[in-house]
Amino acid sequence: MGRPGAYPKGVARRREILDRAIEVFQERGLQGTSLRRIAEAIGVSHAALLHYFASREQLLVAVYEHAETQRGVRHPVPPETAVGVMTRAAVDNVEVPGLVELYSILVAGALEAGSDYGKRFFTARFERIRRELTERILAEQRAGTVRDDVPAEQLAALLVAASDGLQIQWLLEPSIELERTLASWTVLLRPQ
Amino acid sequence: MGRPGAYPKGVARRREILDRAIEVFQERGLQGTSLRRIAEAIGVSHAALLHYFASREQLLVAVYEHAETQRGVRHPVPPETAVGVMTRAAVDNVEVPGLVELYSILVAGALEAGSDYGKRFFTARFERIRRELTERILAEQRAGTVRDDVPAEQLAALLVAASDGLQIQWLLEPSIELERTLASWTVLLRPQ
DNA sequence: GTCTATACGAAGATAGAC
DNA sequence: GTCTATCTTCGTATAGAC
Repeated sequence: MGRPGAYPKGVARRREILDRAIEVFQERGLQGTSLRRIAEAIGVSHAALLHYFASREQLLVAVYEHAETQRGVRHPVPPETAVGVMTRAAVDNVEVPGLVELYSILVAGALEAGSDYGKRFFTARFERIRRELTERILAEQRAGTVRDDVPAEQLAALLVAASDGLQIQWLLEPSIELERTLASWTVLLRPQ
Repeated sequence: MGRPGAYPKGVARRREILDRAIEVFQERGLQGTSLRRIAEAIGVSHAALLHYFASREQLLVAVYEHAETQRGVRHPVPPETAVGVMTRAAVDNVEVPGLVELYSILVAGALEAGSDYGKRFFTARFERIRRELTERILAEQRAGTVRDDVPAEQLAALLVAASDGLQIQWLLEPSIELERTLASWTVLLRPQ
């Protein structure tokens, strides 16, 4: 099908675009990360980028994925409680400059009509994260360390939602104590 | 200071701009709501809009405020629990087409450097909502209907965050049952 | 105070040549 | 695979009429 990425040179180019895009993004912010600026940093025309990414949105999603993957490599997830996993991820997120902004913009864009790619990506991402968290919570409920009078699926959705929402609140008002507030979930989930 | 809105015509114009903007927004989505399209719907030049709103962002924030105020008029908030207030607001939100998209885009934009107006607006808004919710929770804690082993301020922040985050998840995956999931907070907040 | 006309610069996207 | 050239649209700014 001739999709870029299947051949060595295409793979390298694609990676270079992402690397440069991340640099531009961290130097000039999201609004300064236009196709033209990224292309300029590489030394090609902006139209060339669209050979590897169908749109700016897809490129930015790839940037987000790339940044997230790299972080996952640095901090492999040890066996931990659901609350611990979520809290750690949230704290890690807000420590990467611009990451929450990027995530928020992309998610918001995914809600809009016409954003097929972003919608698919984040729908799948939310589903995966909720599923993983649900598994952890189920195990903890069976072990008796988490209350079981609320379905694990609902707790998972609430944990993800609270984490996303609180990162935003924290960016606007750092006095809210992100980590401590999320850690309160441990108390809320204590068995009856 | 010559701020528009002090004279009858200006007040009416300002309101008309907001009304038309909402219409355009609901018909064509957020991306289709450019200054030029709104102006076209009214029959003025797009530069005229900037006489009443300093930027597109400020206009959209005003649109959001307007929509939110109108909804508040239709559904006055009766004395209710914190969880009830939050759940009702969330359900109301997702029922207005495009409202969560608009809110999400504006909040995400407020996180970006250079967004002074949006940053101020949403910082103040979050603070106000957290404060009102904290008051409600404190009263319920004193009444013994809500657990008091987690500070009311933290519970308020978590409720707001979970509500915001879950509205987004619901838009992407309506099977998660927004209302029922948020209602689970009642169980989580039950006194020990 | 209200508004039109106009211009600027930047953006995403596309077409077609090489 | 990459380019140049171009299209269209956008937000914003300014000058000036009424």
